[in-house]
Amino acid sequence: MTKQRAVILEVLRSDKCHHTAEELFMLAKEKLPTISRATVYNNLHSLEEEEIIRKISGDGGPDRYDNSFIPHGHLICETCGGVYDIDVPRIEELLNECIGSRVASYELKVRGRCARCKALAGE
Amino acid sequence: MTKQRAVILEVLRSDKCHHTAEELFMLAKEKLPTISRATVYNNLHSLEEEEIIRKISGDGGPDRYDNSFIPHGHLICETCGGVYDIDVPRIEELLNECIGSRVASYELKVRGRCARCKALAGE
DNA sequence: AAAAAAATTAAAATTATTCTAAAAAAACTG
DNA sequence: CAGTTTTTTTAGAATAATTTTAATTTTTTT
Repeated sequence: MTKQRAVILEVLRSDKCHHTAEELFMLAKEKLPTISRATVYNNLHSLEEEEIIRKISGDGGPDRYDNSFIPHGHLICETCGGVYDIDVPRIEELLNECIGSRVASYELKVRGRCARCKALAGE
Repeated sequence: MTKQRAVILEVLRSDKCHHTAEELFMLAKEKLPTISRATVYNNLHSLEEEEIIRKISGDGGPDRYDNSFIPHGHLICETCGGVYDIDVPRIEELLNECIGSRVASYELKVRGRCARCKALAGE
C-alpha cells in the first residue's frame, strides 16, 4: 500500500459518481501533485484484479470506475443524465439459468427515468 | 443508399458474430476495395442513429456492432473471447418493475463460458 | 446539364490507454 | 542498519481506436 495507491482509493471512495481514469488522476493530483497518470492506470488495473473496484465501460466516452466490485445495475436517466445504482433482485440466478452455468460477472445498464425526475414530471 | 452503405449493411448482416469496425472495414474492402475506414465509421454512426444497428462497447477491445437494434443480452465468453446473443426471458418486465416505469432500452453483458467452450472443456 | 448538397476518401489529429526505461521507494537479508 | 533485490512510480514515447479535415467524387435537385 503506497501513498499513491492510498490516494487513488481515497478519491475513488470519497465520491458517489463514477469517475473516469483522467478525472481520478486530476483528483489524485490535488492531493499528491507528483502522481503520474501511469500510476493511476496501474493501480486501477491492480485494484480491479484484486476485486476491489470494477470498471464500467461503454457509454461512448472513456471507461469509468465503480468503487464496489459487486456487480449491480446502473440506471442512466434520460432526463437528467445521472447514473444511479439499481438492484435487480434475483438477476444473477436468472442469468445463471440463461447461460446454463455460473456467470462470472455481468454489466447491466438501463436507460429510463430516475425516481426524482419522475416525481418532478408529476408521474 | 450508396454502394458503400449497402456493402457495410451486407457484411453486418451476413455474419452471426459481432464484428469490430476494423473487421467490418476489412470485410467491406473485399467487396469494394476502394472503401475507406472513415466511410465505415460514418455509416456505422448513421445506421445507429437511424436505429438500424446497435453498438456494443466495453469488453476491453474496440466497439462491436450488432445488426439488430432490439435490445438483448450478450454473453462474452471468458475462454474464447466470442460475443454471443442471449435471450433473457422477461428481462424487460423485470427491469420495468425495478425502476417503476418503462425502460427505454437496456444493455446487458454477461461474462461466463459459451456453450461451445463448455462442451470442449467437457462440462 | 449546371449547381447544390451529400457522401467518400486519405491522411492527419485526437483521445484513451499501454509500454518503456530510468529513478525512487519498499522489502528483504545478513 | 547497510547492502541487495524487488516492486512501484515516473515522464514521456508508443500504440490503438476513433474522429476530424479538407479535397474530391457522387448523388440529387433544379
